[in-house]
Amino acid sequence: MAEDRRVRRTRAALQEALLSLMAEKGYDKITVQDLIDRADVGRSTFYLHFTDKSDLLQDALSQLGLMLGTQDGSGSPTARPGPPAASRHSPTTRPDRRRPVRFSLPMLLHVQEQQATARALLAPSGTDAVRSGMERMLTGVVTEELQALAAVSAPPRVPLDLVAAGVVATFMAVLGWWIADDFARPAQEVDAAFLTLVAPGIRAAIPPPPVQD
Amino acid sequence: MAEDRRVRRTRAALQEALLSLMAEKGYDKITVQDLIDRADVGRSTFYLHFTDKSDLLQDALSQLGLMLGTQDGSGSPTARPGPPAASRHSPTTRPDRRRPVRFSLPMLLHVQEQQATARALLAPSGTDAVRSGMERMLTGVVTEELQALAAVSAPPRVPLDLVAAGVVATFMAVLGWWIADDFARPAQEVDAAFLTLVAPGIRAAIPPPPVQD
DNA sequence: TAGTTTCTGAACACACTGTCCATAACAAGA
DNA sequence: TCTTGTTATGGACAGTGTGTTCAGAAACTA
Repeated sequence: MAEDRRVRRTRAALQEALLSLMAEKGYDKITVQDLIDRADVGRSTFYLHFTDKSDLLQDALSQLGLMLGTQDGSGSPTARPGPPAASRHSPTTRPDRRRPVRFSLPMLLHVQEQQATARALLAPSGTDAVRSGMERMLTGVVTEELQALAAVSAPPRVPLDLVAAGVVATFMAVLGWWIADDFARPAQEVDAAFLTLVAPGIRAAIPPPPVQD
Repeated sequence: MAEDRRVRRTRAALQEALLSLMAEKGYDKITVQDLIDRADVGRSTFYLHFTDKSDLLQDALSQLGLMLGTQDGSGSPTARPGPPAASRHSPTTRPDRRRPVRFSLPMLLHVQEQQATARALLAPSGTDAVRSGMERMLTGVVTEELQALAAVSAPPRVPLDLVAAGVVATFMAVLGWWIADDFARPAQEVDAAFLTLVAPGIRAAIPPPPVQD
């Protein structure tokens, strides 16, 4: 069942080359030549495994569990390093106005665990593909949470998808700020700041039901 | 004082080619060959005026008044179409807790005036350069407003630059949502939604002074 | 060991970039 | 109108990167 060891080694070498090069020069400036030099594999070998530079990126991302519901789940059937817990929650927990979204702290902790990788992927030198993949994933999670909240609230004053977009955008901004700050503050403090910024707006956009027992 | 007419025509043709091609295929996929074909100028002519594809983009942006405080003001000494009024305001107006930021509506109106261009530049097919240029500009404006507010408030519970980053990110998200929605709703409504999302968070992050006459 | 799969290196056609230069087209003043 | 300086032109050029192909070497599986 285990794949050929050569295959595993080649793919791993290329993925590691990608990450280390991203940390050094940024995704855009990496060439296939750079990758195969760093990974020490033949040119044809690269194209035997990946169609593209971006194909390699997709693969690396899915292995890291940073892309989750994004596109088809091709890549990691076993999900090696495990995605953040927030994405697995069932909507069984009752929504709480005090804390209208719950994804943020687990997500921050997960990112913190992978500091080096996160820095390489999400730094300004990183590519759109990463950010937008992560945004898509977060939008799914947040939309779910907001729908649960809206289900027990008065009709939203702002379209739900717009609220979700705003929340996700703010989260990405907070995340970028944290990374740029070298993870200097504890995740809990960053999470609190995020909620301070975002929660009152959510409460205003999705107001409590008018009269309820 | 007027430049050589040939120069003006060449530059205008290239800029128009850039914008129309961006609307069609997205900035990244445009090649210099595409540009000179569309503009019908010689290859060497292009490099006589611009060092680069991105150089042309910078020039086009400054002509459009979309980049404002960004970098040096090289390009439009006369500022043809006029930047949004928000960037010109003196900090003479007293900050108002009810409406902690004022930049949004003028900015939305300005974007709406240039619908076609805005769509080409800010659509997902657009480039990072545009978005990040606009973000930088907005961050300056927002920071100024928040500082004015903080000057008459209790110490902020969240670092001011983080608040600014969050506000700008939300605004960009709202703007993207509006554009994707084909400007279907009036700017005033979009502005109201933006403020609903953002204002309560700002008030929470920058609380009123404890005891004041 | 034999048989299969994967890796390799080199060569190839192709696309895009930026530079260069001799010549042609143009603008503006005498 | 003629002259002078500036700008545009097309084509050729070297340089870099991409993605493909192929025959032989190497590594793996059983």
